[in-house]
Amino acid sequence: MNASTAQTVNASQRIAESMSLLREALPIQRRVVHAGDTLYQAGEPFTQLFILNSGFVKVVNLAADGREQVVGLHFRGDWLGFDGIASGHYGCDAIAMDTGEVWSFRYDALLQACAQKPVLLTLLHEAMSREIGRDRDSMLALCTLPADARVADFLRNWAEALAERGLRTDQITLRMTRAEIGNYLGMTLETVSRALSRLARGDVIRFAEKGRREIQIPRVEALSAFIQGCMGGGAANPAAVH
Amino acid sequence: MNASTAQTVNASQRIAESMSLLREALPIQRRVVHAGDTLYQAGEPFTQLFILNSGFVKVVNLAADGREQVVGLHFRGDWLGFDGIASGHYGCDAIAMDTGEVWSFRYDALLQACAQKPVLLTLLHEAMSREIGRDRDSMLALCTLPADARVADFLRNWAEALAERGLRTDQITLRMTRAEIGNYLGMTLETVSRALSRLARGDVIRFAEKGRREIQIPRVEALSAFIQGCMGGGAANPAAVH
DNA sequence: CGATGTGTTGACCGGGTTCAAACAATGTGG
DNA sequence: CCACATTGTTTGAACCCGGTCAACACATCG
Repeated sequence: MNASTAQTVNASQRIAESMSLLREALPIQRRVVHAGDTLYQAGEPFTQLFILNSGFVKVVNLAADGREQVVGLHFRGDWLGFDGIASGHYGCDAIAMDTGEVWSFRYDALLQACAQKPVLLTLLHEAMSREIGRDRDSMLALCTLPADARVADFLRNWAEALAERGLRTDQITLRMTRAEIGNYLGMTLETVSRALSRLARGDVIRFAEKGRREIQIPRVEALSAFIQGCMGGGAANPAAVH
Repeated sequence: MNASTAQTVNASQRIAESMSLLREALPIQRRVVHAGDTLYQAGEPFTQLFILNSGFVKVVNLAADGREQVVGLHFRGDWLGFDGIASGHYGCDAIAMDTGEVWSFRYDALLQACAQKPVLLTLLHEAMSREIGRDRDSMLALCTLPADARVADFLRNWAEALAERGLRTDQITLRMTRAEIGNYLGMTLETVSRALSRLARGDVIRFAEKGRREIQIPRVEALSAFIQGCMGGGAANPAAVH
């Protein structure tokens, strides 16, 4: 077992242990959600934090003038609702993209439980810290990668998220439309479609026989190589064989 | 006194009270930094959190392949170092852009102090929450605003940051080069320069007599109007008189 | 079946990058 | 003090990536 696999196992175990810790320490409300359901909405008074036990959720930030932007994608083990702590109101909409189970609990109850079990506080802080780090990585990608590389980076992050949770990474089912992916990545749906086509043409990804939402990733490293090839390098070949 | 001013005073007081609370509850290390000094670097073991007592700091995220990106700008009262909590290592470089005083303290010491004074924990969580909210607003701006509007938004945010700290907002001194601003906003230095020129041509901003780093903002609302004018509207006039 | 939502691909255009030149501000050493 | 180098800023001109508009392909579903 290599280091990467070991880390994968650790991440998966970390999530499982975090969730059982929470379950034991707190009164937790469970809710089954389906695609389109909202966990919370911008402007609602903040009282609860959320953790995904299963499923897949997008977080949408909405500007006063109507501009809206998918600013986060979340999977099993991810916390949601942090943005409400400071202002007392949630700052974004959280919308389920698939059937799943959401756990929620009162923030004040969590703080009380943390006084008894300091490890809970560690979990909370680590989750917030990871969120900050992810957001910064998103900004880096948005600002420094061309469109094709951004799509490749998106797929790689998705595959890594699955890997961390012990799921197979060679086949992923995008539960987002091209338009949603484009919004998340700061480009149009046409550009997403073209980027995916180019990735497929270079055999970095493959489309499953049925439907264009299922994507096979034979080698995740190929995605990284493609990203490098998109940039200054010029050496590597970003599927440039027309 | 209008609501906006009241909120401004509250924010300024909040910062001052936060800092005295911390100073009383914790052994705090103070350090005077000058432009170019690093508070911490990516990869260093995480032990401390930082708060700016004065000065101005940028946070730079560095990718493995060399891409780098300014992902945060911080002023008095802002916390730094959150990204190190989860992984045990700082994820970015924090670099002073101006002379200032940085307070730092051990994270474990803070947690111990939080057990005695729960209000400290509230401060910590609010700071992390605000950071997450700011990052998401940055993503929204990066993805949905054209270059000129992004520059205007940048100036507006800067002015608001000053206002929150009780400083005058009609004149700001950018301590960043056009290249640094461009990196932060995901555009080239030439585009930043042109955007500022257009803003000045539309009298939304004015350059101080000496040097192009000092910018006067007669009316902050004009920046918001300019941003609106840049977008779909077409109604409002984004300084379009050639 | 048509209707609707989604995805792909082409042609064209425009905002922003790239390349280049000139200018401004600030130092540095003779 | 001036000559000169260095760094930052502005502006122009050409190019190109990605957006826009449009047409078509496909799937699902009533």
